Amino acid sequence: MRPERVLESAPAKLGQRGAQAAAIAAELRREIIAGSMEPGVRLGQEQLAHRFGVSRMPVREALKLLVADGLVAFDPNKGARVTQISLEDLREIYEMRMAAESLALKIAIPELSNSQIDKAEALQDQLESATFGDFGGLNSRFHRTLYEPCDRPRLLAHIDSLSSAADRYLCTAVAQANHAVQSHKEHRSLLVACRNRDEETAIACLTDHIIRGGETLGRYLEKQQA
Amino acid sequence: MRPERVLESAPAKLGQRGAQAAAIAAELRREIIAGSMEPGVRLGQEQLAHRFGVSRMPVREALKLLVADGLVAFDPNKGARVTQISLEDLREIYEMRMAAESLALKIAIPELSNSQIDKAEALQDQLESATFGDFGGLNSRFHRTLYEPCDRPRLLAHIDSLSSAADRYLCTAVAQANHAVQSHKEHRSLLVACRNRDEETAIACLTDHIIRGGETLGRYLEKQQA
DNA sequence: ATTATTGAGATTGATGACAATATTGTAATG
DNA sequence: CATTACAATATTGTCATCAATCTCAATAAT
Repeated sequence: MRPERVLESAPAKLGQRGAQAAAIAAELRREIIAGSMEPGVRLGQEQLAHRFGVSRMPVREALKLLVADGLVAFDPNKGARVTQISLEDLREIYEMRMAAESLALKIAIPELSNSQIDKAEALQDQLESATFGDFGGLNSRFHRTLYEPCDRPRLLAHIDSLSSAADRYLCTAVAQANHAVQSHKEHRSLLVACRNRDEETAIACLTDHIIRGGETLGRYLEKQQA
Repeated sequence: MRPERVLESAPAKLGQRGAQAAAIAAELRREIIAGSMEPGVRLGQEQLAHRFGVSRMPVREALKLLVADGLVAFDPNKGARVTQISLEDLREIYEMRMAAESLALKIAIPELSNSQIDKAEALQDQLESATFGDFGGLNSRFHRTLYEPCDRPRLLAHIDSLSSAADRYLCTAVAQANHAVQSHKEHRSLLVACRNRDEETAIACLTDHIIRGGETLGRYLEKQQA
């Protein structure tokens, strides 16, 4: 048995008591999304426990959280693996995002305050000068800022989960400069529609934005797999 | 400390190894949905472990599963409680169901085989002569049968989760005979539209059905809370 | 040569014990 | 009498260990 990476790349010493599982899940999620944990990789509990310097229990709980996000698959008595990515899965995620996010935006727009739109715009500014690694997170936060006023906790949690799933695909393709440029344009249009409180246009923008993103990623993935 | 119900009301001896958590979750879900576990009730791990005759670990995993379904809320270091029910939550569930289920049906209809429609019709037959306790489960299965051909695992899992959440409200109101009668009519209309592979009509039926259901339940809950 | 079997090793699922945190009841003080 | 500080209790989070299951290679049989 070789030494492994014996210790924690964990950023902030794994939080307090009761937050270890969440911290481990966050770190693993980051790595899976970033692609450093490739699909199909086996996630041994003992191995992860050793790496993070904790027992197997918090690791198990962390894995459960990732299963809920669809980033990890779990066969009873057989262990956990990073889920495969596929065109079908990508398509499904984007279909669901479209349904969930257009619903959230529709409800949120009448409640949206100017300061919240400002906040979204500031995030978009950051996004346009961000590096690969930060793109996914900032992008999610941009969208979430616009949806938050809808005051629907279940729906927002669902959207977050889909965002995590989508980020896996996004990160592999965001290197394509044109994808980012196109995305930025669409975000700006969406912001304008929100400022006007123009529900119809805003939802049309969002729908197009998500469709287009899904298609771009799909093409990229297809090319990469071939 | 009083003896509690020392042992398992569990139906099928709690399955084999690795299925205990799922079995416990299923039993708790049943009780929460049926209303015998009232909202706000504290779910002590030790207590549940004692009651089911197992250790606390499978109980913890079961609680996690219920959290994912939104039936249980979990504060770190403070424990689990049955989530409150509310008009806002009911509304949110039905909004999400509408978005998710109309998407699933839209994709499924072109793939729907006659035998699958027959299966759904058979379930509807059962549903019309079912008792309160079976209503929720059969109702979910009826809907799921129509969606299954869409071949979208994430989406179907999401719909299942929403169904569980909706059943909590459904069970309190299904006693109203007129709700069931109305629901049956709508199911029949939906089946006709599916047989014709008439996507537009089918989705309109489904949307109306879900909206109407949500409104009926909302009125009932409002009345009951007052 | 191919397939079935079986046994060792590895890994997961579950248990009971310990440490940290929250809750509650009591007493002291204004 | 109300309020706050503190101690006792209860409950959760984690750990270390045991038991059951799976993997996989080596062996034997057809």
